[in-house]
Amino acid sequence: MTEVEQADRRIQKTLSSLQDAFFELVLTYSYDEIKVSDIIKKANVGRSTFYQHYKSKDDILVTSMQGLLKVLAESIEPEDRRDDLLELMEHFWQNRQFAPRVFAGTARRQVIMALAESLEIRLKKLYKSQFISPTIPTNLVAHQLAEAQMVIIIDWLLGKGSCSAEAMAKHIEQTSKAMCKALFVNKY
Amino acid sequence: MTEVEQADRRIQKTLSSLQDAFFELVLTYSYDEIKVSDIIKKANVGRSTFYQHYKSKDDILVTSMQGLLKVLAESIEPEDRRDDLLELMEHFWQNRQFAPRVFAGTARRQVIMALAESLEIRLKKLYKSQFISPTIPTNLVAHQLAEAQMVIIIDWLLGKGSCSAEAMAKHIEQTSKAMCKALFVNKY
DNA sequence: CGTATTTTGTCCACTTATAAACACTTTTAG
DNA sequence: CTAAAAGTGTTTATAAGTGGACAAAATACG
Repeated sequence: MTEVEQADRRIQKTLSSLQDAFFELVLTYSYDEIKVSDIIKKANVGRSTFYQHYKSKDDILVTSMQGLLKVLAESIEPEDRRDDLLELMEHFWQNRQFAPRVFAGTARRQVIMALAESLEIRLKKLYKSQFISPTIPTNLVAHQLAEAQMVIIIDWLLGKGSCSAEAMAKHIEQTSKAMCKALFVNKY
Repeated sequence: MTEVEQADRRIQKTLSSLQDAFFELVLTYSYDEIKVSDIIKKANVGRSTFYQHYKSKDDILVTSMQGLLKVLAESIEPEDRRDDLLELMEHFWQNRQFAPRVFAGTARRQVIMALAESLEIRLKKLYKSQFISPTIPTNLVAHQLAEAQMVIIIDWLLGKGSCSAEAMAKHIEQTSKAMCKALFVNKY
């Protein structure tokens, strides 16, 4: 019930300018060859304005994917997330044109690390709620999960093996939850 | 050769937002029913921002037409302006859809007064260059000229009589210069 | 290899845009 | 006719965007 703080109109404009510019650039150039200078030039904002909102080029990438990664991270929780996952997979599939440019170079690692971070938070919550202390460090497990989730999605998007978005959603739901349950096997 | 002062990037964005919003509104609504509030809402800028750039709704109208009116005002000068006038008439004709909404209500008067003001400046220069002092007050003559120029253009745009843009350009060139020469008839 | 060039990230003083509050006028409706 | 609503235009303190300068890091290249 927290009052949602409306961002200043200028911030909204600046952020959408930057996001739009970034997406447009990714349509044409690979992530690695895009410079911050290109983004601010296309967005028509000052350099200092960019750094007021993002730490780096990686940051704008990760930030713009955070909504998507959240869905993946939540899939380890006991609740049913099939609908969200299906929607996500369909979105990925529709925008698979981006995949070669986004998941080729350094961006791949950035995205996975961001996902791992998001997963780690949720893992810790799960441990807490189950009154269990982890035997393997949580950050390692989070990274493992993140790689497992992303690698198959990336392979799928790059056309290394074809199946439906439904199948992918179901597979990720099942494997994620299974891996996670295994962590708490002692509990039972 | 004066260094052209580049406006701040924010000003450019704000002005084009406001101009764009204004034009879009004129496409749908008549000038008189458009509120300042509508313009700033569509442009997505704050109220105080609007008034930082324009005195009123009339001001944004007149400002956005000033480039066009300049061509008309200059047509009283001895120099050949046929090309500029032709271009202007073709522009008017292409955008004649605006005419009923722009030249119907109070806007008509605003535009004519702005044109008169522009004409008055040029008239005074002409008097000065000819070493003649006006017998009829310059503002009256300017208003007369403005009405003469605009009324035929408006009638034309509203479809009250049809002819080519070329014919209109030629007619305005001739009549404007003729009226103006008549002011200096004693000189010869 | 090293040096030249590009790009990054940070800083600053300054300008602009902002929301909110306000008195005022015009329009709308009851 | 008159109360309410909508719109205008101004004023404030504050937050955001600006360019320019800069050192440091990354990259290109001879």
